[in-house]
Amino acid sequence: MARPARPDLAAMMVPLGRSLIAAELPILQSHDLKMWAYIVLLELREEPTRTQAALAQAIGADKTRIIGVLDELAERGLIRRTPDPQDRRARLLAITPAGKRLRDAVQRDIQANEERLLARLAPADRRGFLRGLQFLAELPPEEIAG
Amino acid sequence: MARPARPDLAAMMVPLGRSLIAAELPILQSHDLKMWAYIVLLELREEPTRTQAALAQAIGADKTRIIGVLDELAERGLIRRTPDPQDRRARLLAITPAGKRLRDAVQRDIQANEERLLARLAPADRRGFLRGLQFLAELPPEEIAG
DNA sequence: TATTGTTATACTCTATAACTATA
DNA sequence: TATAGTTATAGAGTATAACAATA
Repeated sequence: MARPARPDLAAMMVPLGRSLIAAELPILQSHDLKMWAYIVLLELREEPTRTQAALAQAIGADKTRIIGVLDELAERGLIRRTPDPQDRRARLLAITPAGKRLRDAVQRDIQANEERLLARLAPADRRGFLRGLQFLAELPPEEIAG
Repeated sequence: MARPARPDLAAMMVPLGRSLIAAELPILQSHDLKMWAYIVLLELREEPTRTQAALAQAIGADKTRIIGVLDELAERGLIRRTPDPQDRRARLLAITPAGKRLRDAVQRDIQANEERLLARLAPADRRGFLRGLQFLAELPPEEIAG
């Protein structure tokens, strides 16, 4: 068989993803935020989440893994975690104004660095890259497995 | 701050990469190949590698991590691992014809599934996506960190 | 009895340190 | 003494199992 026209997608995507994470870490650190904490703040963007288990599932984490993260975020006043009066087993999770400000500041820095990279692509490639990536990233995993 | 126009690149790339790996696993399994073994076979595509440490570095692994992988590949006759006559501390690594056949068969299956996904993109997006991804994946990590 | 959140435990992956053999 | 490879050990991250509170 001749050499394939391109490497496997995962072979390109995984190391690149790792490098992008490495680029995020110093930014997160400068805001004293762990990666999982940032992911939680992003997920709480839209509306309050009803249970911790739902939040964990939404971000692809185990429910036991985010407990410490939520502890620290709540302690710093970046989220509110209140028992649901309707069902006092559950905790209502919501981001606070301070949490929003921090989240947005971090994301601005992260995307500023990413824009620096994307600027090196030809405009048509940049557009296609982002459109393709967004489309594929929104596919459910089982559709990717085939 | 308004909602950003797009998610962070890593936030799209990392889960997508995970899904793509999940899609590879059953294919690898059907050929009785571990992920690291496949990565090694891919890296030995071009020319023999002079040392195990160099191979490990090339694929982003620790040198202690690939020893068992090389053991099994050699035992199955998919690679040759011979002491360098010039420096008998080092091991010359090369893929065998059987290794090439297996590697190519696996890659065919993997890329066939990927083509199924890429086919869902508009032609211009598909082209831009692949060109952008290939360009960014070839950047050295320190250039991505900025 | 079932579910939410929590704590305690075990497992997997990976890196670090110590060892053998060659140089 | 320095290096390639190997083996043994330790660490980080993650998942599994058991538990307390509430329904």
